[in-house]
Amino acid sequence: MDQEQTAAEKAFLDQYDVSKYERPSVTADVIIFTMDDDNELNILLIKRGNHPYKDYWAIPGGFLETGRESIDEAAARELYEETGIKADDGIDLRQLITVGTPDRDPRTHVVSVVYTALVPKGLLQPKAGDDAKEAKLFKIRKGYDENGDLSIYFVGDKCSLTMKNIAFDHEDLIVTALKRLRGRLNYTDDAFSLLQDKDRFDILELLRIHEAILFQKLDKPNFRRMFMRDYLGKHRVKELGQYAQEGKRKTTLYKYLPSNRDI
Amino acid sequence: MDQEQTAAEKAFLDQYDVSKYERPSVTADVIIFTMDDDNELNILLIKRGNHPYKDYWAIPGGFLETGRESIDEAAARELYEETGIKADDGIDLRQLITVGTPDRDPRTHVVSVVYTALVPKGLLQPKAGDDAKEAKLFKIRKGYDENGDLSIYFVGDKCSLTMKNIAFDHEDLIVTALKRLRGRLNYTDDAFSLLQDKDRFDILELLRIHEAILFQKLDKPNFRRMFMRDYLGKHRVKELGQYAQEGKRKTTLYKYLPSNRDI
DNA sequence: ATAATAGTGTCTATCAGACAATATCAC
DNA sequence: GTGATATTGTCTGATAGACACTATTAT
Repeated sequence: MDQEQTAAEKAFLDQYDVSKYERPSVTADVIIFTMDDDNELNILLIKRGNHPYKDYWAIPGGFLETGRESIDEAAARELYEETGIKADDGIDLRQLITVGTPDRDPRTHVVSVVYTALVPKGLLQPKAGDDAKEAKLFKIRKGYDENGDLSIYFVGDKCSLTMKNIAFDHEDLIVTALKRLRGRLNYTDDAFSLLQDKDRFDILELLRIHEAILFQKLDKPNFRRMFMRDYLGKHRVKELGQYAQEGKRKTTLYKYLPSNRDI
Repeated sequence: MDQEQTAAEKAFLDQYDVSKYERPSVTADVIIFTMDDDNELNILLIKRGNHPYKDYWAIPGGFLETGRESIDEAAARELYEETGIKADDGIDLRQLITVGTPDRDPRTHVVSVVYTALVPKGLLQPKAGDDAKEAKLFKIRKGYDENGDLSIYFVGDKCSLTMKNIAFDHEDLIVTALKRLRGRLNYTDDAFSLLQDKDRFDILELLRIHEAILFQKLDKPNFRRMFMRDYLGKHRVKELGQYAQEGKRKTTLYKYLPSNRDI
């Protein structure tokens, strides 16, 4: 793979004209999911202050700083700028899809690399009213559209959004992200990334996350057995012993053990 | 979402300076897999005629024609240019990953959107010696590197490649593609895309494809039962009756029924 | 006849889901 | 005690994998 630079190659590179091809703009966009106190799945959206799609809601995103950062770093920077959360310590930031039809942004040809971020419950306090833009958490709810087809909508503190309020093609991207999250649930550790504290949680909290992602109730005894078999039995989590959380009866708490399986 | 263009928005767009941000180059690269007559998994590689990485082998790829095509269309065009195969009729062309570290190409910052293409057995006749470049099919074999770790290598008609002969970061991309292919095997119809004729195949041919992807032998009776349960039982394939293929004893042939499940 | 391959049968261990029953603790 | 929640138990049908066995046909 590594190669020394020959004289011929050096000459070639020196005469190479980087402006030969017209280039598209490239952005990193981040779909940020988290859990709220009602144990519902939430998404962070930004109200656009400028055209195009002024006053529509969009997922956070920004242009790649060409030559200075990778596309993954751009996504991490975008997450940090919008939420103050550093993408290192255990935040799950993962590529979802790249979209690039010429007309998806009226300004110019924009190629967007879209990421999904799973932020632990309680960590996200979106700083509202950043002058030009407004960031807000919305509950994701399942519903039915005018055709009776399954769809989703967003419920915020004082307002409720339908897909008609969403900028660009971000509607499709969010739906894709939700499907992928649901599909990955059974063979990844995604759900753990949404726990308030990965080092101290009980089975019920993990079950609430699964329910929120699947939009359906699950059977507690069966979920417990799955947990024992797939996680405790395979040493993916460690038992911490029984503890009582304030106002609740005591429960067995667990600690998540990160593993370097690749999926 | 659609929106009518207001006067204010029009004014904004007119004064918008598209050259405000420096832009990276964007390429669509395609990892092309197919099956050969030995029922082994093959990959199409191109010998580079120019710097950088002159004389190294690479996956086919090319620059996005900004403003004129989507990134998916660029990938389809690239597949067509290298192989003469149109991406419509049943060729499985799917996004794998997008990479964009600033220094992965010495010329300039290149963001590559990488696709995986599954080409039916027998369709691929790479047109060798296109002056500047040479295209060739390589068998993908499993092996062990100098550290004893699991790795892969490529066996061509007259030459054999190790990962040391591969340009850019294409080594990692190919490994990622193989892992994904393996992971998807049980819950997608990927294997059908590699059949010589999706409308006329027997169970053994499908089994050979699974074996090639997994790099391991499978039990025929168990595979048959899986096929009956998961495909025939769920009407994903249709039974055509028993036929004898030349020199072989007669077998039940099946036809694949495309479905629009999304994964 | 023989060898190869198509196809059937069987056994076991595991697993998902439904649901009953018991245990523990806050109030 | 009462009610809510944690935990254990039981049953059924589906599933994966190992492997023995029979049926058919090219040679």
